Amino acid sequence: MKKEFKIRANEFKGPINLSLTINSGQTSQPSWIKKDGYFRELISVDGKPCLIKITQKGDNPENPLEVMAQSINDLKVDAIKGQIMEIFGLNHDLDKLYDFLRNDPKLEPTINFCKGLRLFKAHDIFECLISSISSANCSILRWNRSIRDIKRKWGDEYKFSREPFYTFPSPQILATLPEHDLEEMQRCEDDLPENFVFDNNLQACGVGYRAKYIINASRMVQDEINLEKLGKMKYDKAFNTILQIPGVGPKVADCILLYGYGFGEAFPVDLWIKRIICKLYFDGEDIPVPKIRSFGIERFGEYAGYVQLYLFHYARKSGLLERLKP
DNA sequence: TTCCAGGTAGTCG
DNA sequence: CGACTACCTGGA
Repeated sequence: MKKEFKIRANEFKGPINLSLTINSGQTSQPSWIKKDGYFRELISVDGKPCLIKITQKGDNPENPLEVMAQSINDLKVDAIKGQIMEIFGLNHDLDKLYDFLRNDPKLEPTINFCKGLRLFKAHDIFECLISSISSANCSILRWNRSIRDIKRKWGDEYKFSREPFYTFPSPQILATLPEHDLEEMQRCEDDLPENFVFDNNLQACGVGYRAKYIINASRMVQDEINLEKLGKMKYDKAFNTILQIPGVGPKVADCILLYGYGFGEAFPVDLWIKRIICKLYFDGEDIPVPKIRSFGIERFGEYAGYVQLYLFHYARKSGLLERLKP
């Protein structure tokens, strides 16, 4: 099945800048690969794998999104479109957000730097959980590579043209993986060649000490925490529930709630957001991270997630981030 | 070579 | 509670 369609400006509220949204380094999903002018990713529509190619021509954030979809199943255009609206935050009313930002002199300048930047939602909640855990890592490049490796080694392969795409493996699969080389070796009873390379384990994907977290988190998702139910909880309850998962602290929890479930009131505070908030709102005073989080949640309310996204991108582009380096 | 970043979990008082 | 450090990996 192949479908092509457009999503026009009258179908979303306010501007969208597709490449900015995809490339703004929002955590919880490796960025979509651009090839032949189209961003590509294998997503799931009604539980069925579907390859999406999406582009926005020109640099006007009112321009329509052009979509090509391919699947071995017969999927309805409406279902695919609905999923894309969800992933790219097209249901968010950005004009209303900008009214909110204009009311705060510290936030007003972010608008021009971020026109059309939207929250980019994860397309798979379990993948979001695991990649958020591995994103507690110093380099986006590194955890991106880890997630890619995990998908290639243990996900299901789908080929629509020459290059293959992979789903993210299930909790059942990840829960039983060997943590590192040694464990993989110990599980092998057969005689292996002298120079056999043990790379069928989690640590071989470069996740470091997070391998243990990933395995235990997968076990927990299998038999203790229902990821579906989390999205239906109130934000506070969901936050406290998800904190019980190994490898999930306050920052990672907020990333999952924001990017995985779309809780706009989540305010993930990493080192950089902390520095930015201290500089803008506390005259450079060193405020502990938990205080920054409650400050953000109280002050920015339902827009906290967007404020975090806009502040970070603004700081990066305006040179503020560079000046905040210790 | 050694050092360091990044958030979480663990330990200590 | 707050302050501290170990954890891994790869880049400086």
